[in-house]
Amino acid sequence: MFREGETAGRIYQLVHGRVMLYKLLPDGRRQVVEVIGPGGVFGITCLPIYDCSAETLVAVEVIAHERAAAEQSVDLSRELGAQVQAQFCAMHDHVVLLGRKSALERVASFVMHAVPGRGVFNCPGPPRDGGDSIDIPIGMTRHEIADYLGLTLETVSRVLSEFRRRGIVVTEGHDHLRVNDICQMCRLTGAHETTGTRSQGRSSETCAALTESA
Amino acid sequence: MFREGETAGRIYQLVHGRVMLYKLLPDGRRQVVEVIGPGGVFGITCLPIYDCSAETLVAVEVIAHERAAAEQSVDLSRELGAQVQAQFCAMHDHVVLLGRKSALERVASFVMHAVPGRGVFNCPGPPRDGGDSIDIPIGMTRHEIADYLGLTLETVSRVLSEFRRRGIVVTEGHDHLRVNDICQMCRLTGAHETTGTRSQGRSSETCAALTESA
DNA sequence: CGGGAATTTGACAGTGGTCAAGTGCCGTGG
DNA sequence: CCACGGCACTTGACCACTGTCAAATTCCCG
Repeated sequence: MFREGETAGRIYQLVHGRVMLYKLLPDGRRQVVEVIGPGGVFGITCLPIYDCSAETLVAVEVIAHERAAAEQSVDLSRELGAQVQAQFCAMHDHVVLLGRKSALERVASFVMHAVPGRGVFNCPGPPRDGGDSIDIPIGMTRHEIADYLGLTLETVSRVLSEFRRRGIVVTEGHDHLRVNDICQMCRLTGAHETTGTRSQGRSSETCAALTESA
Repeated sequence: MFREGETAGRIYQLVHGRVMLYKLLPDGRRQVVEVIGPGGVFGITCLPIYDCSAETLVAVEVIAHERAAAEQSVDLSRELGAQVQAQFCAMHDHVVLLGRKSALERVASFVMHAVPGRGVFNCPGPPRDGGDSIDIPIGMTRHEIADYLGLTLETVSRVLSEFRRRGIVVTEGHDHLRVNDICQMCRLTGAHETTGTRSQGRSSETCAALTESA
């Protein structure tokens, strides 16, 4: 949709679909800095140029606001502001993932975030009534996932295979997962106590819950 | 100043000093998600509770805004909004650092960001007139730096020793660095072409320049 | 001039990256 | 409807970088 360095004329708000924001290092290394879902805002920058590139992951519907207008309108800036707060928190979580989590924890976190009624990390108890498995359309290639999680595509593939081996997930084609044991997956994210103490309560991955629900 | 999980009643704006925002995983791993300088805003969250803890690095002076008030006032939300944009970009840069840079590049980036007239990564030519060395007060322990850069304190220490060995920096006590070859340091950040092609121009670490200057 | 904490340094191990084959999925064309 | 080709993915072997654990050493402060 736009590239890092282009004149930043517009701010976009996503209605449908998913968009990925990424930055490149001069030697070609790529880091996906955000994956935007419905409601999300992108094109935000403090300079006259975009600080990262935006690419669609699927067909999308967006609302484009002229940057100047967005900063004028009170209503608009209020709405965008609320959204930005959510993304701010989501990014904090992602920084923790990149800085401190193992490959296994990163992929587990990624899968948990893709769960439809997802992100609500104060685990709403055991799975949802019964042990239903949950179907997840991934919608990103291994390469994109790797660049999002700060890994290589080989490592992502290996971890998914490990989940498969443990019976936590089942693959259905390359971009569909079926999660059999959501609780186990949740535990592997590293974001929750696994030791005896029960109902400890507070989760650090707080805001993720609101990122796409707003 | 406040802890992750506490009721988020206020938004703070820093006047003097430096504040560090961090999150903890249940097993004790810590990740510093932002280091806020003068002008910076913190306490932003999309939930009724803070999503991370805030701790001062030095004595600070802050302006505290009631959260409700900040969202009402047009002027205030406009000012904070501008600041948030800058921090948004800075965080994008930091995500790239955490996801894709080597230990050496991370520490080099950290040092460059600490340079007074810093962050301006479109290298304003060679050093500043002559080869003056630049003095940098670090103001963080190795442990804090490590938790910011997603490394261990030993690795940070080793990299700084390596810089010393190469003659790029000189240590003056534990929290003062003298950078002799700022250009070399800049090159080691990984954010710039090192191959022949001259004045390529565009840097990806764009917004860092404005983070603290605003 | 001590005492304790922060830092440095060393030895070693493990996670994840790199390189190189395989294998499977899917769309195209026969 | 089936064969083919290409790309995405998986798997394996190996290795480098960074983490871990354990001393030394330095610095800072009383």
